[in-house]
Amino acid sequence: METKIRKSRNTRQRQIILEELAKVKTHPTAAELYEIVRKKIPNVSLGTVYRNLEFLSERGNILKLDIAGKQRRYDGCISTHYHVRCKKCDKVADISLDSEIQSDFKKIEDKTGFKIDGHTLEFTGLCRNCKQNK
Amino acid sequence: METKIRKSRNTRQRQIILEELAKVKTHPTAAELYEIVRKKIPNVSLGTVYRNLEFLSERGNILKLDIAGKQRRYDGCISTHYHVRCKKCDKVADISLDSEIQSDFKKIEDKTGFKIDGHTLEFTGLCRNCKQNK
DNA sequence: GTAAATGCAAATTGTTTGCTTACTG
DNA sequence: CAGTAAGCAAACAATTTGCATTTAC
Repeated sequence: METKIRKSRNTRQRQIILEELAKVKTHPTAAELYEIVRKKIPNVSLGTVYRNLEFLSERGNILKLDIAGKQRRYDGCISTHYHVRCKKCDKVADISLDSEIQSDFKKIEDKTGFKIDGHTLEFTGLCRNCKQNK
Repeated sequence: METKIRKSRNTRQRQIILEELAKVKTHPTAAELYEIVRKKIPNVSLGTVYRNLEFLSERGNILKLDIAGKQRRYDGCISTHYHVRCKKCDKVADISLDSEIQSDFKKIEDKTGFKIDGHTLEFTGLCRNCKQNK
């Protein structure tokens, strides 16, 4: 039941990955972030990017977005917010929404027997660009 | 702008895939459904299952659940409802919830410029079983 | 008869892992 | 210096695709 204590090190790679993810407003895939990080550390490896994204999300520093179908995306902003995803170009944008969803937790726990600890809400549609070219 | 008209055929495979998916209350992955369908059509191929699930979801007969991270799941029930997913065993259950989310569509369209056509809401946590063995 | 759909296998894509070397604390 | 993390490449897993054959209409 005890939390595993892990001695972690602050490597240049880890720092830059976190930094760069925080900078971008988009929600990059591992490969996209890899390209960004490569500009600072040319010989960084994709594996390192994956490993650090996993590490950082476990640690709660970033968010792993398992919502979009094809590829996983990552979000440097960890406060509660929701997403809109374009079905055509797959881009993801943030939205804030003061909804009553939080208060439904208890209701759902009672109904389902689950211990609820989070939720994701995703709207889908076509973004400004894609709805024109459609 | 015209809808592409597609001549489709009612193959035994397609029928059974649709039927069996409608029967199960779970939200099977392609591989799981493949095993189920194999009981009726022993030499069906996994590729056919994938192709038909794609076809049927494009046609609106079933739902493709792109919500869970690891593997895609499919849902035979297409009326609006939401999901709870266990983070440990990855099982997905339905919940009904009369929420105000629908009414937020317009608001989001205005704010984001997206043309919204759907949404998914997923709660995550531990199911009855997993929360004990944890 | 024709073209849509199947079965099979190979190809792709995204992600993880094993292992040796490098570097943080 | 101890052991975490990097780099690289190979392995894996899920899904897609190419092609010859079958089958629905």
